[in-house]
Amino acid sequence: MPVIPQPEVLSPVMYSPITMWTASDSPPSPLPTDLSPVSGYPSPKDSHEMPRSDEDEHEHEHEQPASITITTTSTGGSDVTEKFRCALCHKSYSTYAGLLKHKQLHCDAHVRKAFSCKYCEKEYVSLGALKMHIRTHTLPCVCKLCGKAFSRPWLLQGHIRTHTGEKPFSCSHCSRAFADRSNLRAHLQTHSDVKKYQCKNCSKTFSRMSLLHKHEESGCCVAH
DNA sequence: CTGGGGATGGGGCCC
DNA sequence: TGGGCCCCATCCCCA
Repeated sequence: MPVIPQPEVLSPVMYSPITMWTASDSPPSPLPTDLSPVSGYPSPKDSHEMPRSDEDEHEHEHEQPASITITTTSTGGSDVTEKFRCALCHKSYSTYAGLLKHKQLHCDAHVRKAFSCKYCEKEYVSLGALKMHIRTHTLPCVCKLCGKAFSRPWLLQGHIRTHTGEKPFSCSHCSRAFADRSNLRAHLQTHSDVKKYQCKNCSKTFSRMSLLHKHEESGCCVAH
Protein backbone atom coordinates (compact mmCIF):
# COMPACT_ATOMS: atom_id res chain seq x y z
CA MET A 1 0.00 0.00 0.00
CA PRO A 2 1.49 3.32 -0.96
CA VAL A 3 2.16 5.84 1.75
CA ILE A 4 0.46 9.17 1.40
CA PRO A 5 2.88 12.04 1.53
CA GLN A 6 2.38 14.37 4.48
CA PRO A 7 0.04 17.10 3.31
CA GLU A 8 0.72 19.37 6.27
CA VAL A 9 2.55 22.48 5.28
CA LEU A 10 3.35 23.20 8.84
CA SER A 11 5.08 20.28 10.31
CA PRO A 12 3.82 19.63 13.80
CA VAL A 13 7.26 18.38 14.65
CA MET A 14 8.51 21.92 14.61
CA TYR A 15 6.04 22.78 17.30
CA SER A 16 7.76 21.00 20.12
CA PRO A 17 5.00 20.78 22.72
CA ILE A 18 2.70 19.19 20.26
CA THR A 19 2.01 15.57 20.17
CA MET A 20 0.76 14.00 17.06
CA TRP A 21 -1.47 11.02 16.76
CA THR A 22 -1.37 8.72 13.89
CA ALA A 23 -3.88 6.17 12.88
CA SER A 24 -2.04 3.41 14.67
CA ASP A 25 -0.99 5.56 17.57
CA SER A 26 -4.13 6.68 19.26
CA PRO A 27 -4.12 8.95 22.31
CA PRO A 28 -2.97 7.09 25.39
CA SER A 29 -5.83 8.11 27.60
CA PRO A 30 -9.30 9.48 27.33
CA LEU A 31 -9.07 13.14 26.62
CA PRO A 32 -11.62 15.68 27.74
CA THR A 33 -14.16 16.67 25.21
CA ASP A 34 -14.56 20.39 25.12
CA LEU A 35 -18.28 19.97 24.95
CA SER A 36 -20.09 20.06 28.19
CA PRO A 37 -23.61 20.96 27.20
CA VAL A 38 -25.11 21.36 30.61
CA SER A 39 -22.40 22.44 32.94
CA GLY A 40 -20.51 24.36 30.34
CA TYR A 41 -17.12 25.19 31.66
CA PRO A 42 -15.31 21.93 32.04
CA SER A 43 -14.38 21.25 35.59
CA PRO A 44 -11.37 19.15 36.49
CA LYS A 45 -13.81 16.44 37.45
CA ASP A 46 -15.39 16.52 34.05
CA SER A 47 -12.05 16.52 32.40
CA HIS A 48 -11.12 13.22 33.86
CA GLU A 49 -14.39 11.45 34.19
CA MET A 50 -16.32 12.46 31.14
CA PRO A 51 -16.52 9.50 28.85
CA ARG A 52 -15.75 10.06 25.24
CA SER A 53 -18.87 10.72 23.30
CA ASP A 54 -19.87 10.84 19.66
CA GLU A 55 -16.75 12.70 18.80
CA ASP A 56 -14.79 9.80 20.08
CA GLU A 57 -16.74 7.42 18.00
CA HIS A 58 -16.14 9.58 14.99
CA GLU A 59 -12.48 9.36 15.65
CA HIS A 60 -12.73 5.63 15.58
CA GLU A 61 -14.91 5.79 12.58
CA HIS A 62 -12.19 7.67 10.77
CA GLU A 63 -9.34 5.97 12.41
CA GLN A 64 -7.80 4.80 9.22
CA PRO A 65 -6.28 7.58 7.20
CA ALA A 66 -7.41 8.08 3.69
CA SER A 67 -5.74 5.51 1.60
CA ILE A 68 -5.31 5.20 -2.04
CA THR A 69 -7.21 2.46 -3.68
CA ILE A 70 -6.10 2.01 -7.20
CA THR A 71 -8.73 0.16 -9.08
CA THR A 72 -8.17 -0.78 -12.60
CA THR A 73 -11.46 -1.10 -14.36
CA SER A 74 -11.46 -2.73 -17.63
CA THR A 75 -14.71 -2.06 -19.39
CA GLY A 76 -13.97 -3.83 -22.55
CA GLY A 77 -10.53 -3.37 -23.88
CA SER A 78 -8.69 -0.08 -23.94
CA ASP A 79 -10.83 1.78 -21.39
CA VAL A 80 -8.57 1.48 -18.40
CA THR A 81 -8.88 4.07 -15.65
CA GLU A 82 -7.07 4.36 -12.37
CA LYS A 83 -9.05 5.67 -9.47
CA PHE A 84 -7.83 7.19 -6.26
CA ARG A 85 -10.35 6.52 -3.57
CA CYS A 86 -10.74 8.14 -0.18
CA ALA A 87 -10.86 5.35 2.35
CA LEU A 88 -13.05 7.43 4.61
CA CYS A 89 -15.94 8.29 2.37
CA HIS A 90 -15.13 6.14 -0.65
CA LYS A 91 -15.20 9.00 -3.09
CA SER A 92 -13.11 8.30 -6.11
CA TYR A 93 -10.85 10.63 -8.01
CA SER A 94 -9.13 10.18 -11.30
CA THR A 95 -5.99 11.92 -10.09
CA TYR A 96 -3.95 11.71 -6.95
CA ALA A 97 -4.01 15.48 -6.66
CA GLY A 98 -7.76 15.38 -6.69
CA LEU A 99 -7.77 12.94 -3.85
CA LEU A 100 -5.37 15.07 -1.85
CA LYS A 101 -7.50 18.15 -2.34
CA HIS A 102 -10.58 16.25 -1.30
CA LYS A 103 -8.87 15.04 1.80
CA GLN A 104 -7.94 18.54 2.86
CA LEU A 105 -11.39 19.96 2.32
CA HIS A 106 -13.46 17.16 3.60
CA CYS A 107 -11.67 14.56 5.61
CA ASP A 108 -8.69 16.03 7.40
CA ALA A 109 -10.65 17.34 10.34
CA HIS A 110 -11.63 13.83 11.24
CA VAL A 111 -8.42 12.11 10.41
CA ARG A 112 -6.46 13.44 13.31
CA LYS A 113 -6.11 16.43 15.53
CA ALA A 114 -2.45 17.05 15.26
CA PHE A 115 -1.98 20.09 17.45
CA SER A 116 -2.18 19.69 21.20
CA CYS A 117 -2.08 22.42 23.81
CA LYS A 118 0.89 22.28 26.14
CA TYR A 119 -1.09 23.82 28.98
CA CYS A 120 -4.04 21.47 28.84
CA GLU A 121 -5.11 18.44 26.90
CA LYS A 122 -7.10 20.11 24.17
CA GLU A 123 -6.33 19.25 20.59
CA TYR A 124 -6.88 21.17 17.40
CA VAL A 125 -6.78 20.38 13.74
CA SER A 126 -4.85 23.52 12.85
CA LEU A 127 -2.03 25.54 14.30
CA GLY A 128 -4.14 28.67 14.05
CA ALA A 129 -6.87 27.16 16.17
CA LEU A 130 -4.30 26.01 18.67
CA LYS A 131 -2.68 29.44 18.88
CA MET A 132 -6.07 30.97 19.45
CA HIS A 133 -6.71 28.53 22.24
CA ILE A 134 -3.32 29.14 23.85
CA ARG A 135 -4.30 32.76 24.30
CA THR A 136 -6.87 31.56 26.80
CA HIS A 137 -3.92 30.43 28.92
CA THR A 138 -1.55 33.33 28.34
CA LEU A 139 -4.20 36.11 28.45
CA PRO A 140 -2.19 38.70 26.56
CA CYS A 141 -4.79 41.48 26.61
CA VAL A 142 -4.60 43.38 29.87
CA CYS A 143 -6.92 46.15 31.00
CA LYS A 144 -4.92 49.26 31.85
CA LEU A 145 -7.54 50.38 34.32
CA CYS A 146 -7.88 47.34 36.52
CA GLY A 147 -5.25 44.88 35.32
CA LYS A 148 -7.68 42.15 34.41
CA ALA A 149 -6.40 40.02 31.56
CA PHE A 150 -8.26 38.58 28.61
CA SER A 151 -7.52 36.20 25.82
CA ARG A 152 -8.59 38.42 22.95
CA PRO A 153 -8.68 42.12 22.22
CA TRP A 154 -12.38 42.31 21.69
CA LEU A 155 -12.98 40.65 25.04
CA LEU A 156 -10.91 43.40 26.55
CA GLN A 157 -12.91 45.97 24.63
CA GLY A 158 -16.11 44.58 26.08
CA HIS A 159 -14.60 44.68 29.52
CA ILE A 160 -13.49 48.29 29.12
CA ARG A 161 -17.10 49.19 28.50
CA THR A 162 -17.81 48.12 32.05
CA HIS A 163 -15.50 50.93 33.10
CA THR A 164 -16.75 53.54 30.67
CA GLY A 165 -20.41 52.64 30.85
CA GLU A 166 -20.66 52.66 27.09
CA LYS A 167 -23.67 50.71 25.84
CA PRO A 168 -23.71 50.69 22.08
CA PHE A 169 -26.36 48.01 21.66
CA SER A 170 -29.86 49.39 22.01
CA CYS A 171 -33.11 47.51 22.21
CA SER A 172 -35.53 48.50 19.48
CA HIS A 173 -38.50 47.60 21.65
CA CYS A 174 -37.66 49.55 24.77
CA SER A 175 -35.21 52.14 25.96
CA ARG A 176 -32.66 49.72 27.31
CA ALA A 177 -29.14 49.56 26.02
CA PHE A 178 -26.41 47.04 26.54
CA ALA A 179 -22.68 46.90 26.42
CA ASP A 180 -22.71 43.49 24.84
CA ARG A 181 -24.57 42.22 21.82
CA SER A 182 -25.19 38.84 23.37
CA ASN A 183 -26.87 40.44 26.32
CA LEU A 184 -29.06 42.47 24.01
CA ARG A 185 -30.02 39.28 22.26
CA ALA A 186 -30.93 37.67 25.55
CA HIS A 187 -32.89 40.75 26.45
CA LEU A 188 -34.79 40.65 23.18
CA GLN A 189 -36.09 37.27 24.18
CA THR A 190 -37.95 38.94 27.02
CA HIS A 191 -39.94 40.85 24.41
CA SER A 192 -40.70 37.72 22.47
CA ASP A 193 -43.95 35.86 22.98
CA VAL A 194 -42.32 32.66 21.91
CA LYS A 195 -39.83 31.28 24.39
CA LYS A 196 -37.30 29.15 22.71
CA TYR A 197 -36.47 26.70 25.44
CA GLN A 198 -39.06 24.23 26.59
CA CYS A 199 -39.00 21.71 29.41
CA LYS A 200 -39.53 18.26 27.95
CA ASN A 201 -41.57 17.10 30.89
CA CYS A 202 -43.84 19.96 31.92
CA SER A 203 -43.72 21.91 28.64
CA LYS A 204 -42.98 25.12 30.45
CA THR A 205 -41.00 27.48 28.28
CA PHE A 206 -38.07 29.72 29.08
CA SER A 207 -36.37 32.58 27.38
CA ARG A 208 -32.91 31.23 28.08
CA MET A 209 -31.22 27.88 28.12
CA SER A 210 -29.77 28.65 31.54
CA LEU A 211 -33.22 29.24 32.94
CA LEU A 212 -34.37 25.91 31.56
CA HIS A 213 -31.37 24.24 33.12
CA LYS A 214 -32.10 25.88 36.44
CA HIS A 215 -35.68 24.73 36.14
CA GLU A 216 -34.60 21.17 35.46
CA GLU A 217 -32.10 21.18 38.26
CA SER A 218 -34.65 22.52 40.69
CA GLY A 219 -36.37 19.17 40.49
CA CYS A 220 -39.60 20.08 38.71
CA CYS A 221 -39.18 17.36 36.21
CA VAL A 222 -38.38 14.77 38.83
CA ALA A 223 -41.68 15.37 40.54
CA HIS A 224 -43.58 14.79 37.34
C1' DC B 1 -37.58 29.68 42.95
C1' DT B 2 -37.82 32.49 38.82
C1' DG B 3 -36.57 35.95 35.56
C1' DG B 4 -33.44 39.00 33.88
C1' DG B 5 -29.13 41.83 33.46
C1' DG B 6 -24.05 41.93 33.48
C1' DA B 7 -19.82 39.92 32.46
C1' DT B 8 -17.09 36.66 30.36
C1' DG B 9 -15.30 32.54 27.57
C1' DG B 10 -14.47 30.04 23.36
C1' DG B 11 -15.09 28.13 18.58
C1' DG B 12 -15.97 29.33 13.87
C1' DC B 13 -16.10 32.32 9.98
C1' DC B 14 -14.63 36.07 7.12
C1' DC B 15 -11.49 39.39 5.40
C1' DT C 1 -1.97 33.87 9.22
C1' DG C 2 -3.98 36.85 12.37
C1' DG C 3 -7.46 40.05 13.86
C1' DG C 4 -12.17 41.23 14.18
C1' DC C 5 -16.57 39.84 14.61
C1' DC C 6 -20.53 36.75 15.35
C1' DC C 7 -22.84 33.46 17.80
C1' DC C 8 -23.62 30.49 21.46
C1' DA C 9 -23.10 29.38 26.08
C1' DT C 10 -22.43 29.97 30.89
C1' DC C 11 -21.83 31.88 35.56
C1' DC C 12 -22.89 35.28 38.95
C1' DC C 13 -25.78 38.33 41.06
C1' DC C 14 -29.90 40.72 42.20
C1' DA C 15 -34.90 41.87 42.34
